[in-house]
Amino acid sequence: MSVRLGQQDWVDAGLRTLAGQGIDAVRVERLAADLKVTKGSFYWHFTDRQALLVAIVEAWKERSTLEVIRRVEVQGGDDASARLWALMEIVFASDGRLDQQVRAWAATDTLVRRSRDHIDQLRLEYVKSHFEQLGFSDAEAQARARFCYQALIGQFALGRPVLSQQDRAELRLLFEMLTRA
Amino acid sequence: MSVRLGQQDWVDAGLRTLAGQGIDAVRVERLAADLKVTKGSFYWHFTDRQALLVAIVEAWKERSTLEVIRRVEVQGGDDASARLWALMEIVFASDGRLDQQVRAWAATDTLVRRSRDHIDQLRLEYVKSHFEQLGFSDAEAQARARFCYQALIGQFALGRPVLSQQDRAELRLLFEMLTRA
DNA sequence: GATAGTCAATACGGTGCCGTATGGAAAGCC
DNA sequence: GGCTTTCCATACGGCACCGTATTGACTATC
Repeated sequence: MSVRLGQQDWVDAGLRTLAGQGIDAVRVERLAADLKVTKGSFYWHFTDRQALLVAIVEAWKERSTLEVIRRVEVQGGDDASARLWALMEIVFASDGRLDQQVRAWAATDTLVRRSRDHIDQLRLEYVKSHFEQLGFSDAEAQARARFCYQALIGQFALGRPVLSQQDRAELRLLFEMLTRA
Repeated sequence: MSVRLGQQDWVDAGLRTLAGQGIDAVRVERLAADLKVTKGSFYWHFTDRQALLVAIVEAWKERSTLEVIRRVEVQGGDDASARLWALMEIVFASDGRLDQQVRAWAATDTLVRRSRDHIDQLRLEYVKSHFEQLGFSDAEAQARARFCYQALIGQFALGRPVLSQQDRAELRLLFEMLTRA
């Protein structure tokens, strides 16, 4: 709770609101109320609301993917199979609300749509690389990566918050189905 | 283009806007402009905006699932395998924008969240029944149905409009993976 | 301690939307 | 033809939000 705010504080607040209530709830005066200031502060840090929205998308791009990949590279094991399992365990247990709201937002904003497409491409390539290392052909790896990724995004959209014990067992089944020749 | 409007016309217009731009774009005065009338008409058919929103969720519940099941029962073949493939071909080629926006909406509306959960349960049971008929155990059928369903919802969220030829090939791969013991 | 730079509060006009009140037009009924 | 019912137009007050202008307060620098 520092006394003065920076751009980052507004972006963080925006990301929180976006994740919980969608992009339309991201309003200058509401964020100001959340941050216990007035919008006089906001218009010091940003030219207008649109500038904040752009910064929010950029922040999502930065954080949504790179951080996960970094964690997997550290936490994951040696072989591709272990790393893929580590990846699935991490992402399927993560909070997908921000991701979901960004996707809903993309329906009305071409800039967001482009960012989403770009991020999806990145993530898919990353997942696909694991299947390729497991010996699958390009087409097979592509298909399996897509199903794996779609199942993840689908889980986000279903609104299941966390992984229960049963969910973990089902996830293991999914992993085995995907990695079986 | 009948001269007079009924509740259904407003609900249809609402569903269109919801699918394309999200629930927040579903505003009384905008729909009135779309329908070439004034909101004087709206408040004849509905007590307030909330009443329209409730009607929209109900319409989604009605149409989103029952119609598909009906089509599959007619169009699908005799055995469970053929019917499952028919189901997948139909739903993976369908427009998922409405479904996606309903899910985003569910984040801020408990009524919508309950409806979504209910529909998801219904659909999952329906898919699961096919895997059970294919001889899978309860747990196996549950897991495979969920994976299949999540992959569908995930595809909706990815914003892919239609099935390309390559997509169809990948979908066939998914089907075979899911139905293989 | 004066000065410049940084951040926030206040006040304002403008816009889009909600819901209401009221009047009017068209269609069905007697 | 009157009368009622159904549907729509118009006009209004209120609210939430946007962006601007202006002033105030705090911090750093010299």
